[in-house]
Amino acid sequence: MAQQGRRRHVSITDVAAQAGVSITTVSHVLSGQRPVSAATTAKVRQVIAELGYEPNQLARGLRLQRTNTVALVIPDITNPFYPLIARGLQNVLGPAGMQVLVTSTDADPAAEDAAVQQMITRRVDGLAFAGYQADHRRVTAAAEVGIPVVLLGGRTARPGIDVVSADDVAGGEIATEYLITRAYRRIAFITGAERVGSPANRVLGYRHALRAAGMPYSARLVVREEISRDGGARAMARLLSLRQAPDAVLCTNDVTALGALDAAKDAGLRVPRDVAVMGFDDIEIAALTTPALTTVSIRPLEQGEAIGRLLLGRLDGSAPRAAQRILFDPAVVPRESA
Amino acid sequence: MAQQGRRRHVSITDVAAQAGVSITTVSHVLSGQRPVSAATTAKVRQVIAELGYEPNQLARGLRLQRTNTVALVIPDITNPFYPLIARGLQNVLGPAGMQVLVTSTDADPAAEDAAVQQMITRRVDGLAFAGYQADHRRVTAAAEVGIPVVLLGGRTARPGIDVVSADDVAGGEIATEYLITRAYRRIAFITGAERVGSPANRVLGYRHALRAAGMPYSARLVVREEISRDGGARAMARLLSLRQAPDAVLCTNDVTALGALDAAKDAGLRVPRDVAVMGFDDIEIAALTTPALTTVSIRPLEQGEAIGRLLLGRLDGSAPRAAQRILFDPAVVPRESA
DNA sequence: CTGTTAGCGCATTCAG
DNA sequence: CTGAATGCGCTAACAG
Repeated sequence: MAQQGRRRHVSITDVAAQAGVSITTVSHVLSGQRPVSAATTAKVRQVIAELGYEPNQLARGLRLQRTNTVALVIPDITNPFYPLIARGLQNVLGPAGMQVLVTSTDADPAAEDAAVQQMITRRVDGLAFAGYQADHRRVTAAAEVGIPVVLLGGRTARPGIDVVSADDVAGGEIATEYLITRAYRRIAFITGAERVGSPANRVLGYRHALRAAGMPYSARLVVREEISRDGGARAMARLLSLRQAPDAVLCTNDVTALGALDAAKDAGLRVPRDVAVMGFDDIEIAALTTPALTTVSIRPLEQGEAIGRLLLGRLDGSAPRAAQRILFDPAVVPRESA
Repeated sequence: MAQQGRRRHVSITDVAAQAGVSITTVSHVLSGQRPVSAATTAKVRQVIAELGYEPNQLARGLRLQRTNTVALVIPDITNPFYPLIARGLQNVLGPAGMQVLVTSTDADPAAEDAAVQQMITRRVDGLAFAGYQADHRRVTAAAEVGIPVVLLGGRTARPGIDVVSADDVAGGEIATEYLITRAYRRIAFITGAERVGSPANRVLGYRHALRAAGMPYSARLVVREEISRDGGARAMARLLSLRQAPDAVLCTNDVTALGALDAAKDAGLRVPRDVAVMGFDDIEIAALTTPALTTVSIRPLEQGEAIGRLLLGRLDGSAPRAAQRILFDPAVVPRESA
């Protein structure tokens, strides 16, 4: 009955006793931090194998003040954008012996707060945080206590905190310009409730582009909703019921755009003939919808890798003092929906 | 410069000193394990707030022999099936104060091995493992050392190890029966390389259904490939080049089916008129392809939650001694591709 | 080349 | 109602 095997974890003391040496010696054959004779090394290794000894990282962490763990706090692991971030992170952290602790917060401020606190409590070596709220006291607290933090998404830089993001303002601009070029004249934007972060910056780019094109900006064409497929559908429904409905709708991300597509379909409208829909992120699913979703690519896997590199740089001290801000150039991916 | 703020984490000792009490007392106001006078309680709480004290979970874990962490070892977080598992897990574990450590292994045996070892080393309280290989020595090792393990996917039960899975044999059967009902007569199967686990069981169900229908089974119609979109495309290409090509293709999962769809398109074939394609898992994307993918639903979110409940049950000792095996009934989701 | 010891931060037994 | 002391498992001075 393996499950009952309370056969206690074997400790370094057990190994030392069995091998007839001190725990120091065992520690050193493991770490190579100081020379150990071939004979003892062999003996110790043999005992380790026999006993199936696995060093306790908790103890090691307590002693070394380092957990080899990085936290990834995101809105929703179920949004295909984030698994790519997670994968990119692991791709660079894994080879360095680090692991990733993931938490989904549904962008709920209280949940974000709790998650970050949990992570501090666990003494993670680094924190990657993607949130949509303006004020991150807990995140600041993490940074202040010496945990390297990198913010994911285009919020304004904070002193001493690195940021990895798509260039959201530019993204909003090129997306809008693309639509303008395609002769759309009444362009709406579906975004999140918060006035900061990636969604807000994308809206900013959208406004820039409108202004540059000499087109009017109308606040009622910017609808703020929960960032999810359902939220996108609700927002779209609202836009379609406007007396002056838009002829094109830009969505803060692809998941939201999916919902917009749902709503257009429900309303019996054809995309893009009746309304154009455009997303953001270029998740895999975007290429497979009907019509295929025109969107903006922001290379999430590479963003995840960049986060990992930033964190490693902070940890080994090889990074410059100043906060870094890595922006990924967005690119329109023209498909069928706009 | 927050990032530089090496302002050491404050410890229970700091709090005790500042509050003019012993660490024992601080510990007890936090745990409520024994009565503390209202006055001291207030004082201690105040100091905790002032100093921003966060108990160190590493130390607590070392002392308590419990980390409140569960490992999730999966092939690929980028496959939309697994984020749902992860989410389900977190849904039940989160309220219990536990966190999830995720690792993608690409189904590589060496990586799986390393991941599980890492997890043992970190003294996770539980391990959820989804792998495609037959032999999991390291997983067995984890169970033997007292870590509750639950296997995800339909491999044969092991003594004392819980399993959560879709009923893969049944799934293979109903999928095949569905195709037979729709008058397909030459049904192929694209699966993974390993001869165990979910993919193998699905093939088993497929064979059962063929036999029950009095239809011949042909080994050359079962192609083993890497389980990925590209792998699915390669396998499909191979099947289509057969002198006697199949009129329907069952894929071990939706991601693979996506690849099969790609290959059919490349070959200029129409689905389902020229070849039918059917997947497994019912990931979100399946409803959005053109043609929409007919597939088998296996409720991943609920599977993740079941895993969480199983693990919690083992941890609080409320679970029965015997290994449990929770099977989720699969259901065909008819759409357009078959 | 090897061993003794202190201490990382905390929960808990034992003793007031 | 409160404290002192021990040990969880490990690394790194310090001392041969």
